[in-house]
Amino acid sequence: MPKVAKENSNQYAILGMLNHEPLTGYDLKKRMELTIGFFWPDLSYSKIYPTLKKMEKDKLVSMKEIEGENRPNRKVYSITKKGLSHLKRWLVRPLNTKSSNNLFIIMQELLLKVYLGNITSVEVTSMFINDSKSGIEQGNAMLKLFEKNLRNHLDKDDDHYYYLMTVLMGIDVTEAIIKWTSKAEKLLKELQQK
Amino acid sequence: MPKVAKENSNQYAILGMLNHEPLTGYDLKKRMELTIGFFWPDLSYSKIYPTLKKMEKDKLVSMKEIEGENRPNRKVYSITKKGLSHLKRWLVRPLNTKSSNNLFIIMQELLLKVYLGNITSVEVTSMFINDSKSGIEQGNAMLKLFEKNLRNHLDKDDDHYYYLMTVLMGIDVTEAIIKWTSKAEKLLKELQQK
DNA sequence: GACTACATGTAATCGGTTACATGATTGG
DNA sequence: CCAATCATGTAACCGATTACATGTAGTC
Repeated sequence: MPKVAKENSNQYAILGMLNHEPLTGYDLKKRMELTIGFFWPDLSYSKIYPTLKKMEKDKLVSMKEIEGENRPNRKVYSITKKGLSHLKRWLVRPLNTKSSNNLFIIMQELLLKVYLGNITSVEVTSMFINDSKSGIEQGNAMLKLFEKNLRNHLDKDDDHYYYLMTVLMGIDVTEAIIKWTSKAEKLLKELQQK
Repeated sequence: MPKVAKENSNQYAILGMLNHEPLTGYDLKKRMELTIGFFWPDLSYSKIYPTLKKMEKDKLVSMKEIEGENRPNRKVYSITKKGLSHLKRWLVRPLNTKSSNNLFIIMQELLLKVYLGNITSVEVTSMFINDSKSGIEQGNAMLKLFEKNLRNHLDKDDDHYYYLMTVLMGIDVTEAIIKWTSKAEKLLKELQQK
């Protein structure tokens, strides 16, 4: 299946990581798995190395080679000014929410933008969280309609038991996300008053 | 980004839909969006039509053409015996959980297998739910460790506020899923006693 | 008159996986 | 001694998007 809210979004994830600190392709992968791996799909080495090369060509990152004895040279990548402004432009762009109502894909993009929120501002992050909240609330309402219909026809077809299970998961997850938005808002206010 | 628990999983989603009723490519897309679209990424027409053609060549589906006046013929696809056994083999295969600890990708595959659970059995579905539950519980425990660490260092770096927000989302969502597993188990028991 | 829904598809391109290739160091 | 970790990469292939192509029927 399609994995991620497409369009080079992995490049933005990479730029976000490099904005925190310069890394080799190898370390980049490990770092991404550890920090955003629970919501962002892993990149393979065979994707990461060519991508970094391409990004270097596009001047989004710069590379410094460190000699290694008896092992391949470590190639340490840093974000460039151009790379940072490229990243910032993406970070403030509205979520790609109209193209699909897929919960998980929307969450992936939202969470990456939240993760990198300090690059933009409290205001921008807050706006994203609120926008997503209303989208998620709409999804929740629709799922509850499905639930009602399915419960009214449980006896007619065993399939409906299984459909209902997936719908219940959707309802529970959307409600968890709606509750989370309040927590996130609270943290943002705390940060603002620091 | 990568979207789905790969390896032709869209073929299984298609077979699952066609097992319920024969459909044209056009209707298949609509149906998938409506029923599994909230967790399963949408397929484009430019992917669906060639895929159906390939699946027909592989004898997983069969096609019947219905004449249309003043518009393209409707090509109605049905699942074949071979297609059904192909689907069943996949449905009982363990979740691809070791390759990554990505919450959303694991959920996609689990939900599709639950959605199509009536094709296998209550027992198989119950097993999948339980397996995922323990995986999700482990993820939840790890995220709680992250939370603790981040809260201890909130003052040191504003980034940590943003990281914490994503971790809190992970905790809330995993807990919602864990609670859901009990509801799902209850529904499965209800179905078993019918 | 403009837009949406119906209904099919192809070509070029981009995104991502799998398998392959190499070889040293560290920990059990 | 074996496995895992460090560290880079390429080639072939499969999966998916974007843009293009065509045309009718119904609704606002």
